[in-house]
Amino acid sequence: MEPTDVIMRGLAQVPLFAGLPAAALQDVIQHAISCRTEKDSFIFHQGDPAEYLHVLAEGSVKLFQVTEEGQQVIVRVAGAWQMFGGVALLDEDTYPVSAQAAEACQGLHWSSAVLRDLLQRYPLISTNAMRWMAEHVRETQDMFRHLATERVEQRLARILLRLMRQLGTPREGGVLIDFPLTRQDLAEMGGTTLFTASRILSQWEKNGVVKSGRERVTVSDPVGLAGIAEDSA
Amino acid sequence: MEPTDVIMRGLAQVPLFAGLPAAALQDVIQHAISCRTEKDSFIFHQGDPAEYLHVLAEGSVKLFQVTEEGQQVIVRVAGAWQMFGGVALLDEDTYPVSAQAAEACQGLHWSSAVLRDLLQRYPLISTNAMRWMAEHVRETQDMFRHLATERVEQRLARILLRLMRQLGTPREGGVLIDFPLTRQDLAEMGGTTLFTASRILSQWEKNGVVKSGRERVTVSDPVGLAGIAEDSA
DNA sequence: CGACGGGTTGACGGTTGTCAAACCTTGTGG
DNA sequence: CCACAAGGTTTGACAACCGTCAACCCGTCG
Repeated sequence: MEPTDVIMRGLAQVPLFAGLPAAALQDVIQHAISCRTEKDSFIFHQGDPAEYLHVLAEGSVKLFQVTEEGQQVIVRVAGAWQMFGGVALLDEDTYPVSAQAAEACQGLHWSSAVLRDLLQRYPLISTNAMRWMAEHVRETQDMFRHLATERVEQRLARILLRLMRQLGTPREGGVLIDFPLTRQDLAEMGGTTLFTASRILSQWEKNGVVKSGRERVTVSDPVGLAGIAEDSA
Repeated sequence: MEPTDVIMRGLAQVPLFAGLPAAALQDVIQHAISCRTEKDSFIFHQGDPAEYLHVLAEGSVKLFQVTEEGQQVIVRVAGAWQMFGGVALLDEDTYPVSAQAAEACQGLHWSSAVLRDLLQRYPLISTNAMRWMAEHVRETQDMFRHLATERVEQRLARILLRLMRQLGTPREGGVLIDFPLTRQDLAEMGGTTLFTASRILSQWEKNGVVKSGRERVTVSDPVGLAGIAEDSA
């Protein structure tokens, strides 16, 4: 299988390019820039002019904001064939978050200028972009609602369930979240602290809901975890 | 001044129609449906098929989600010449929030079908829509970050400052937030309870930062309030 | 008048943040 | 191959923030 073929299959899964005919996808690929990023280095910083839209072929990325006091808040995680930096579709805008490679990454990106051209030639991309952004608003609002109304344990349960769906790979005895996920990361996604996150994971481990080690979490009992997420008691 | 004239001036302020030539605006107005809504009645419900995009000419609207337990979370408030229900720009989607008139409203709306036609004829609208959605994502992420990292008092301060900018009208001795705003509403915007919100407003009133009565809040000392919002201590 | 809706205040306790200390794993360099 | 450093993790003690509930006040409206 040609590498271009792999890329085609991948890009076809990207919401922005969904439904494009093969010829158009070829065209899109022609204009892509390929790039590799080492673990822990930054792809872009919050506030930088939004020059490129990114799609990952391999690896994973953390998207976060930083508060005035330097505290991080992880807004999202992107894995293979997921898109980020969508603001680059607009002119003269800046990234609202920072993007840091959580693992070594291989990806594609397109410059703002190229995107403008693609948008003109394939109006479907424009529709797809709106749909993607709308979906994004919805997700962020849901996160806000959960943060506003639920307790830490429920929020962490939801986060693990989401990561499981997004980045999970089946293993004997559960689903591994294949992503370097520290307690600190979980805290920064859930609006809590390292210590509270650690305590909750310990308790879940006792109850057989998850198995967790250094930077890795395996969900042993997804149903049980869903129960915790919904628990109103 | 013709009423159409007022509407033109209003619509020109709506981000979705920004930059359109007068003729195009006329066209947009031609396709609008005018509508009046009584206080407290619903314009649409969360989960309804997104048929119409709305713009207010008068009045104000609360946009909120409801949790499984029936708790409300206010995501946004819209006033004159602000837009909501933007999901109607997409096909076959549903509203992610409910919209309820906080005051008697006069507004315009456009059906999904009409919008699709306008999008085709005026590509600028499509660009504007993306920009609007991107802005929306950014705001929601900021709200999330604040909720995740700040304490109730700071969050409420920020909310009042935002409402002040958005719906404030100068008065002797401060800026009145001209919107029926109960303590419960503030709680639902800030991810806290009626009681905590009430306590904090009482304290602020003692310190001369705000003046508040039944369903109304006046910010007497915006700088002081901004100080509270930023306060890291 | 009485009901109702919004607002205030107090008492209490639980969830969760803060900090200190120690443990364990991993990787590195002598 | 061992020693050490660095970073992730755990646990305990403690306190603060804030949610819960009850009681009451006040103004409005039918």
